[in-house]
Amino acid sequence: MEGQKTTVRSIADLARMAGVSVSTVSRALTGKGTLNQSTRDRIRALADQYDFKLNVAAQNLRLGRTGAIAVLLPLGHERGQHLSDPFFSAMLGYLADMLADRGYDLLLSRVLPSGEDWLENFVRSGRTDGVIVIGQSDQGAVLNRTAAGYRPMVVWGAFDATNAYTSVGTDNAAGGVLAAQHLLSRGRRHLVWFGNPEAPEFAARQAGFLSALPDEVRRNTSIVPIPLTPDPAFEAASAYFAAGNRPDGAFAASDIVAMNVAAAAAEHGISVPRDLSLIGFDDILLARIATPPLTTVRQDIEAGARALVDLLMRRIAGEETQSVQFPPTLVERESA
Amino acid sequence: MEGQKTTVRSIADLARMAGVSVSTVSRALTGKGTLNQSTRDRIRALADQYDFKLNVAAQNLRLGRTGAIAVLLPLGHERGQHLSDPFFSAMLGYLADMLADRGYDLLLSRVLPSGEDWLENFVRSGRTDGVIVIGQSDQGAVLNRTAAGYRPMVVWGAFDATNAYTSVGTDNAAGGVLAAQHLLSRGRRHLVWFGNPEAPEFAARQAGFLSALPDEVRRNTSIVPIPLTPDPAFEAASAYFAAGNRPDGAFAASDIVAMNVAAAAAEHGISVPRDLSLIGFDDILLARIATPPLTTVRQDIEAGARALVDLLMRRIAGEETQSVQFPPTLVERESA
DNA sequence: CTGTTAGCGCGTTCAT
DNA sequence: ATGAACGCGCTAACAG
Repeated sequence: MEGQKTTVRSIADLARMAGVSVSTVSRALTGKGTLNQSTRDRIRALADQYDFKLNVAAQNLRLGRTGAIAVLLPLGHERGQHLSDPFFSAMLGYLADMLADRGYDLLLSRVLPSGEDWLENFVRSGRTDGVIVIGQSDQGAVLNRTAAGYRPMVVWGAFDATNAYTSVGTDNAAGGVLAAQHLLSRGRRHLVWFGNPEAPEFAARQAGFLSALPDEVRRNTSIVPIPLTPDPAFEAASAYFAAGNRPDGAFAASDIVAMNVAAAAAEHGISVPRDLSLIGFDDILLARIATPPLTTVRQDIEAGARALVDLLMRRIAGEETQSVQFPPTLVERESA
Repeated sequence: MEGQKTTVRSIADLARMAGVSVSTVSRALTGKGTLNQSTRDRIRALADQYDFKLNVAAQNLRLGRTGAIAVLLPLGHERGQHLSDPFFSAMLGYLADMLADRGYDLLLSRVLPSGEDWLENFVRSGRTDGVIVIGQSDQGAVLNRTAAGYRPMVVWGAFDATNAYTSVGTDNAAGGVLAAQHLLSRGRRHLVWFGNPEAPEFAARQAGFLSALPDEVRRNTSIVPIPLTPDPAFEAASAYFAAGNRPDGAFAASDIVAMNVAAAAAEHGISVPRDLSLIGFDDILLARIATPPLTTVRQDIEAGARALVDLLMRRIAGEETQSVQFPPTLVERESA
């Protein structure tokens, strides 16, 4: 029967019990400074025995940091939008793990960009030691302005040499080229691009796609705007087919857009891939179990997350950093 | 030209500039205590002008709280497992919003349950003011033990009167009954249940399903274990059909499982819903754009998230709370 | 209505 | 190798 009536609330308690000073306990538990090995062991054993953990809030206050990294999801308009895309949740999962490995908490914040300085307000509030912004949305100007005065920030999104901030992302244009080449190699000539070109990532995918098309094909290629929100997305795709359009090849801005297109096509008796070759973008987990399994341009989410965290840590440490871009790959399944 | 050379770092700075004491500034900014209205306005204006925000870490240290709520996702085995299910990301999105509304940060933590006291260790570390556990997984015993000594905890999962903790969840058994009735009404008699019965939520769905079947049908109903991880899930479903099994009605433990089943069926030339009526569970956003659109048992995720947060707040305030259970509804689409 | 003061729990000089 | 003392930024008595 271990008598554990005493509850240890602070290093002062522990110091009293161990018959040493608070600073000795601090040194023992943090591992900093020099200390007699046996003293250190003894104090650590005592801490274990009483299940004592250093108070992170006090530690952070003293060290002038917060111990947290914010992951910001700027939502164009509607709530739930981004997180509803499996791509973002996968990214979030990796970030959570990798930040935890570095000893940081992940603060999840979904922000409705309001006005021009929501980001500046956030970073100035000092609630976190750094910020990872997922997706530029239509907030390029805001990001550039904030980056001018705030170092510990990295952004997931399209590369642009003129950006003032460090970004990590897939070479979206190259992905568009892959999609175009594949559709052409399948003999498709009457093409269509589905997506929302207002997001820079999507715009680059579209530009790459168009650039790889022969002139006569490109002239015949239509651009169909698809909103990012679930219901309107399906309706937009459906309306396109309802209007009698019958392309034979389609490139969608994301796998989710592609699945909306596939569902709308099925509704109009159009068979994928027989009547319509369909290519997505992302290679989310679901792409493989979609019906039919989706041919798609793959982004390496894990590598992206790792780069985001690495670069952020280096910026926090005061280093300069370069934006990086990963090459996408084509994953051939059955939809195209 | 506003000269904003001065940078305000603490209420002491602001107090000096305003010619008042720190406590007056504190009262002005927190809104607590009594204060002359004009003094309050003047200080607030000054704070705005210099973009000053109270230091949350210091505030929390002083108040003996952390200002954060942890959302824990116990992962059976594999990393990425839970977050890969859109059901969980939807839940997470709602929780993030609702906790933010209450002034709490959301600390995301994916934990690999190790040993028997990972939860106790976490709550004792004092890193958060409360814990929301998403899914009981196989950790019922751990939850019960922790609940005995830790109040601010709520759990998303199956209701069980013998649990020591407060849970919020869907009436899974009732959902199973809905699925059974629908399959029977479609004239299906050769049934199968797909899922992982080790999770209590899934077990309840299965039990409800079986309970609503006439004896002669139930005798013919098989249970096919489907792992929670993506690739093995598809392989398990595929192996089932490869073995020559040809049921005419199926109830899947979740929409994601259902989509795996649909993909595996398609691979074996089985048409949904012609040859096989398929019902899922959850009604994730993707259910509507699956091919064919998924008939499914709907859980109200938003209501669930709201209840989790409400109950947690009340437990933090010291109130006693009752577990709640939401009735599911059947959403009829095309797969069954 | 406002100011003074004493900590919240910790890390870190500066002594010894 | 260890201890004493100070302060990170804030809130809450307690005075006045």
